[in-house]
Amino acid sequence: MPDSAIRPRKEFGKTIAADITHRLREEIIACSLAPGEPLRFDVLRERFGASFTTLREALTALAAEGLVDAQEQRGFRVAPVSRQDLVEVTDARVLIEVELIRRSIERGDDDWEIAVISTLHRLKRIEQRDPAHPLRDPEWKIAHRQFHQALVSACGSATLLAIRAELFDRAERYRHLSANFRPRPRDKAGEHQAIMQAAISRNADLAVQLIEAHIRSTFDNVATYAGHLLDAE
Amino acid sequence: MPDSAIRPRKEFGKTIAADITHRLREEIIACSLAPGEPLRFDVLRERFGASFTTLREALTALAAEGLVDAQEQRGFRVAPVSRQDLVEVTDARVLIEVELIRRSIERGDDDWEIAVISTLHRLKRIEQRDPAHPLRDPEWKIAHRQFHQALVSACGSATLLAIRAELFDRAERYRHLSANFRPRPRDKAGEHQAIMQAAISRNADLAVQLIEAHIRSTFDNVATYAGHLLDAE
DNA sequence: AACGGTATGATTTTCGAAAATAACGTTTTG
DNA sequence: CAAAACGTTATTTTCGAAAATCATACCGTT
Repeated sequence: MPDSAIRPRKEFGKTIAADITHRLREEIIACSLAPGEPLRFDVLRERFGASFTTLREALTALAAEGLVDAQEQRGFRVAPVSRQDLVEVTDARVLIEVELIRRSIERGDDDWEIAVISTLHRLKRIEQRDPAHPLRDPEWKIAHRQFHQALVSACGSATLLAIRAELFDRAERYRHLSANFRPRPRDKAGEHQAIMQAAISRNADLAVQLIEAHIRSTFDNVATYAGHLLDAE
Repeated sequence: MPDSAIRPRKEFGKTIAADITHRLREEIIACSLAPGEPLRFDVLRERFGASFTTLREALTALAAEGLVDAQEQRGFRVAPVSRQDLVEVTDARVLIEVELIRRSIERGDDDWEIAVISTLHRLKRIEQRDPAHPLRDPEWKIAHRQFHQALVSACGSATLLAIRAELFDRAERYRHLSANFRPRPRDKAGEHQAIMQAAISRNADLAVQLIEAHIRSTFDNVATYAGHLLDAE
């Protein structure tokens, strides 16, 4: 089909605004738009090829997610980072993710087990291929996200899953922040494997303990290697 | 003399979009915009006196809060209600509010105690004045919200407070839904008093137990008196 | 009558101009 | 000289027209 040769400006069935929201979110999480950076319409218009109002809609949506900071009558900027915010995000993630893991282990069926195992498998494959800088690899990022998503997917609450997803995004931005300064990525492969095994064997207490350690070690990592960025602002 | 000469169209320093967002949120929570009702731009334009794009921005923000349902290319509608959604909201509220009460009791200082006591006092005053239909009284609603807000305000996490506030709004919509069918409002005054006393005396376990019962009794109430509305859609 | 395609009207979505507001540098005043 | 008042520029915010998309009714064919 030669349709794909003429690349459509946006995905079928989606609005431009939703598309821009998605692209902006990615760039903010990846820190290619730096924390605190002002988001001026002239610049965004150039970069994303959309009009004022469409951009405005996207920025408003991201403001509700906590990735953008809306200053009324004075425009938007990328949400700033801070030690306090990192503490809060870590803390909230532990509270919610721990609960969702418990529920998923309680309620997960065969499909859930298959999803957990297969997403981990894909993640490990990608890590074997290029173990150097996982966060630079978009495929690794997607696979990593999908593994953690799969773990909690059987919890039964779309509401809590949506909240969890927002917190995950905010945390991922901090991971990117520290990735540029970290000498070598810590060994997450072993942690992921252990979490998977605990989950599949329905050992809720162990899984919860491992997940909490996993999340908190991200905090330690960021605080160690990007601490200077957190207090500077 | 036209109103516009005296009353400004919007609060000072706020954008029209933010103002419309606020007004729309109120109407959705109060169910004066019914759950599931389509939100057509022509109608909204008439009702709120704003243009397409300004309304669009407001609706996008509310969609992120879970009060509006965005159907791409097919407009917006008030988020539908369902038994499942009510269960999830109740459940998530218990999880988060319980934790925040604990933290507030742990960390709350004199100002926190004063805020809890004074917001409860105002709430009781309003209830004495008109004990008939509290949910119909905007002042009661504000006072009620502020009391519950005060209880958790010392938790130390703006992130979790924002999540809590969204869940509170979504729950309040269900309260309004059942209020029209409930013969007499249950006695909340006693419950609030007991929660306050437990909090101020730093009895975390008791406060947590009372808050959970308080939240869950809202669920029971809605399920009893508005159950027919939840399954109809 | 059932089905598929097409024209028509209704509705949403996007755009760039225009209005409103803030930011900044300059002048004026105490 | 500091600080207020003004004017100018930069930027955001709002608007309504125009384009894109969806829903529906109509028509011809099988």
